[in-house]
Amino acid sequence: MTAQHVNAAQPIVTRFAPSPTGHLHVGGARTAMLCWAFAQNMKRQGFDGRFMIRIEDTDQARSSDESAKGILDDLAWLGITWDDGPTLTTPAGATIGGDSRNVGPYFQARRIDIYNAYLEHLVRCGRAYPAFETSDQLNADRKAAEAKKQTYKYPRPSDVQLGIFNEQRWARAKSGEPHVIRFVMPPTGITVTDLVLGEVKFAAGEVDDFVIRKQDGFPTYHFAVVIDDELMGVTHVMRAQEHLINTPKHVALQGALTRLKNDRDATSGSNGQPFRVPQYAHMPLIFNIDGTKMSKRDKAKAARKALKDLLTKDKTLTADAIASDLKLDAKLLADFIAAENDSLDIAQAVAAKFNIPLPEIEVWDYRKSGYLPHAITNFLSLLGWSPGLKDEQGKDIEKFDLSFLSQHFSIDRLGKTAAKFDRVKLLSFNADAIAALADDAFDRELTNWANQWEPTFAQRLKHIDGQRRAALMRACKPRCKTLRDAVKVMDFALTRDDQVAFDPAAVAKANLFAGATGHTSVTKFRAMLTELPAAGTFEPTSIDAWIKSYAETNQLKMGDVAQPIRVALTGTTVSPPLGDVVSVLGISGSLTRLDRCLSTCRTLAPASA
RNA sequence: GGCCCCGUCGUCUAGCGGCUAGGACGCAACCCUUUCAAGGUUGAGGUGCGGGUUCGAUUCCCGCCGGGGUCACCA
Repeated sequence: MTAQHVNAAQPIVTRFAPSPTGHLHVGGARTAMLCWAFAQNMKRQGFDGRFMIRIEDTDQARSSDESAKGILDDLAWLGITWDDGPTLTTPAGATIGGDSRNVGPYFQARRIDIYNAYLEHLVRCGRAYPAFETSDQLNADRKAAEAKKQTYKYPRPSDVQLGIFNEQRWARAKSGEPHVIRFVMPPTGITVTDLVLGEVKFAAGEVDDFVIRKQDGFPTYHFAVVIDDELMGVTHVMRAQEHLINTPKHVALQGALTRLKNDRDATSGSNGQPFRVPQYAHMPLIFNIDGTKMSKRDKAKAARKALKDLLTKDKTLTADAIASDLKLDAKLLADFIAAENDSLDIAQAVAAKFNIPLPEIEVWDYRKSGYLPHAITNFLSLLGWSPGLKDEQGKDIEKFDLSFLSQHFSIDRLGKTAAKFDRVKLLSFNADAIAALADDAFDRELTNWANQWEPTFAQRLKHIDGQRRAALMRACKPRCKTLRDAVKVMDFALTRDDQVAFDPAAVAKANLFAGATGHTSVTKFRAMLTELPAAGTFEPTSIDAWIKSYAETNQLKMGDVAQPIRVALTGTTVSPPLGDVVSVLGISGSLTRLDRCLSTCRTLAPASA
């Protein structure tokens, strides 16, 4: 971003304007993050850069306060804060947001009188008019056009003319006749200047007279956006490329609008100051790895597929039985299976019941799966943007934090091509982020995560403390690509010493029956442990060294010694190195496990091999 | 279908007329190794096609093809 795009005297304002109809989508997170990065970068350059959030809740049916709160919360979790917008108090007690520029409120539903004032002004200037067709009529017309393979465009009524106030229509509207308000699209072509895509031209007549106020009295997105961006001083509109096609509408609106002396009163009249056209930057879209659009419906698809497989495989299951079991409406579930609906609630209920993994689409999903915010923001910032910098070895720099992003972000380096969301690479980033954590930081992250998402695991983890806990973190951290991985990786340590379940296949493989090599190894190992000083004062490496020397002296393969011990200690053939395992379990815990294994496995038959 | 955007390894990308087209994830092989991870080394893998412009095109122009977005009283 160069200085030519900005005016040093005015604040430079970007905004993220989510509609609160669900969780924060990863695509939305990226948009918000890059808007934030731009504003931050401006600050670093000495400008008054500001990142603003506005909640676009003009869809009365779908919006909810919980969604708005959830989106704000996800943003804060990612480490993205806003200068202007709804306030949020973080778990740490900090307050984000506020209205220091005095341009709020930041919920559009609370700005209706403003929209109405500008709407009325536009109508009086002959730039907008009430229209009385019903949705049904319009839909029928659209269908008819489609049947004739024609593109439908709303035909401007013959009594409507640009610049002429239509008193008859206004009177009908005033008398209470249901209507929408449409904008009189000017007869000129429109060129959108985009900081990413360059000049994009739209010919005259391409855009029809679109609706700016719905029948319910709420403004449409197009209208509210233009009014708010002007009144809130937004200078840089950065959004996803799917909005590019909307931009000529916004530009046309900006061309027709001037500021009112009083924003809430049409009769105050215009002060003659035209609306600004902000700088636009349309960012590339984000897709699934298969090229389909990333959408919440992917969850329904995944659940449906798994459920169908289940039903064909297990004939004792029926859809109706499942429905009553899950307290779902049988008809709705049947529709769901038949792909007649994509209910997220049903998908989640079914997934929870049958342990079906649902694709992660929203930031919330990734939180739940045990991703670190740092890994997500790092990965996301590489989708459609790159710093274009090399490290000392001449390799591309691609591991960085939000601070680096804000330092190096520029719109110039935004790409034009859509990016596919590669979950495998994200996972790799997350594994690296976890690996980079100090052991005690890992402990904190894991504990916080577990408290929120896996209370049972959190409860079990609580019983381990002190040196044993430190050993557990040290041993398991490199084996976790997500925090959730710890649930499995740490399982061996969280089971009571007298309740270890010895996996029969592992036992057989380890030759643990009396007289076999494994049994002997474990017995000797036990004897060695009893000679060790008090718990916690031994070096894990000394345990490993003993195993090695024992194997050498007895001319055994390491696997013949270590695996039986591993099974005896953990019940399975997979665990961290045995020195670490003993550190975690402690001497007495280890002895309990070894004894129990020795006695329960001695009578087992050898493997049938 | 109309309009609009896009086109470098499988994926994310570097490149802004001259490079053996670089990196990362993934993949393969090898090394390390008591299991599982991790780590190390090496390797395979790309400029969609056709025309121009130019001494020279990944890069500039045109066409084609391919992909995508959008065509709501959703945002």
